[in-house]
Amino acid sequence: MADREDTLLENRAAKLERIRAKGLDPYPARFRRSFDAATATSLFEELEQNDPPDEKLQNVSLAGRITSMRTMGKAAFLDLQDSSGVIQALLRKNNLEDGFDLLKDLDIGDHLGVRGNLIRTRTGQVTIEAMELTVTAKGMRPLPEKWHGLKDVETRYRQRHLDLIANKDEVMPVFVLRTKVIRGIRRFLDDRGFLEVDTPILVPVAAGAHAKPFVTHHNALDQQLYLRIATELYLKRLIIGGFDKVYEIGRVFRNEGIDQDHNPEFTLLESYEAYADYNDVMEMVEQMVSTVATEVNGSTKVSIGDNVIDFAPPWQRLSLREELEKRSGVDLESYDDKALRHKAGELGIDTKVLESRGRLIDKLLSTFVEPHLIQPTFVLDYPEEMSPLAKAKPGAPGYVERFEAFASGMEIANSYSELNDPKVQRERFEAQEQIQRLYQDEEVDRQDEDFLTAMEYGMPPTGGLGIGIDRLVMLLAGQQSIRDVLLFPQMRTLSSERPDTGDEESE
RNA sequence: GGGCCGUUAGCUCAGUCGGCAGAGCGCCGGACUUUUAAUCCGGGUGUCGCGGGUUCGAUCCCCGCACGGCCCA
Repeated sequence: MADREDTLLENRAAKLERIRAKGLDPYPARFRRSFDAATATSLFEELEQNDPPDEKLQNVSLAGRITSMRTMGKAAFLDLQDSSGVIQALLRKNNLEDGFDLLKDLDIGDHLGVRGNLIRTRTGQVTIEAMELTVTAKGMRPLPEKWHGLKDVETRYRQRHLDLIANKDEVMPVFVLRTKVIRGIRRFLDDRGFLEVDTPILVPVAAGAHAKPFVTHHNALDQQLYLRIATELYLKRLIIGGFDKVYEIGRVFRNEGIDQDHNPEFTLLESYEAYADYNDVMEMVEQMVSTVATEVNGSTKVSIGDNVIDFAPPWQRLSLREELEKRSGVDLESYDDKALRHKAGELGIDTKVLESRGRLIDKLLSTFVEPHLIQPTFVLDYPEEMSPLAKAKPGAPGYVERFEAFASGMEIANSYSELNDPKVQRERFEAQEQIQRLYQDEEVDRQDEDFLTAMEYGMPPTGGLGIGIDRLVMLLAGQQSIRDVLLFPQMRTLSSERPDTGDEESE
């Protein structure tokens, strides 16, 4: 069946056939470039004064995607784009003779190779004057319009290649920055003597965080497996095994909703350092984030929304209990579980679903405290029931040595002095299972017997850390949605594309 | 899960208080040998997201659904 879009595709198909009819290969295996667009321009500017003309500027080959065509009869200007930038090509019938006819079969979006001489045009633009054209790949679909770009966010996320082409100047730098952030974190940790490791993604027990896992199945083992929700317990086993400083930057998977700062798979940094505690980790986080911010942005300051956030250390340190009381009027010590639920309800928290004390405190925190934490802030010392893997804080019964870091009203890091008493660890896991039974909460931490056994061999005092890389990149890139720092954010598959439905009209 | 908003040409968007569907860019044809969103002349290319309903008549009104966005939980 023919819809109107086919007219555009048919035009392109006809051009493709005409190219073939000329004896040209529209998809050649290779094309040797002398240099990329940016190098060509800078080299020309460096050598153009030479007399006689420098031979480095003569008979060069450049290539790129055609992003604009300005034709005027027996001459034409094309813009060729590559990842370095754009270079203009001048096509003149005098120079190309019969080859000039190829112009009729070129479209915006095609990849074109040009051999010729670098010149400066009458209006001063560095340009390659073409002596020979080579189609390097014919495009069969029209590109989004150049002036307004591609705005439809759904198309931008579903067809990121179009977003990158049409909105190159806005989109590419974000992903370049993302890579630089990760590279910077690696360098920072490597320089401090950390060892980067890889631990399993397919795991028999999804433990180490409060989250629902994705379930999968291994056929040969005939065993249910989960996609990891954290790397914590494996990394601690490496600490037990004698590596003193380890980290992993990897994807974790949490089976939960999608919104501006949640994607079901995301990149998590976790690090563990023997003989460190959460105070040491706090200093490391300040150093790491401010160092990386300076590397990628040239400054510890970044604008996001209406705020300017400054990652320069030291960051503010607040007690969770004091800050919660200040912002919501709730002093945790004055409320038992039942009273706390009642109080939370009064404060407008939805308590219809029966929630554990830990989750109630979490909700109070995210409602009353988090939104105020615009500048980088550490919130210290969490209630034990929210933190089954953290070590008790001496002199503060019921509290553990844990911090979370916030910036721009969003959690970016989580850290503890790691619990290393195997008996206490087992009790904490059992308390979590109790919570699960009582509240049918699928997002509690799970007991990992192998991990408990490992801890019984002795784990040194350890400071652990988790940082959501995507969120950190959001902050450093000034982006307000996690989808804008993920190349391919999770989207619902369109029904016409689902393999199990088919779009035949038969029933 | 709830509420609100969006879905119209390849892209960006108007529009019809229910009566043959519009613009710019792109595209097609023509002119043009240094352009810069080139310019000039001619051409509108469409299942108005999908399925029902109301109506003489629905892109518009009503109901449902899909996808997306924002807000809330």
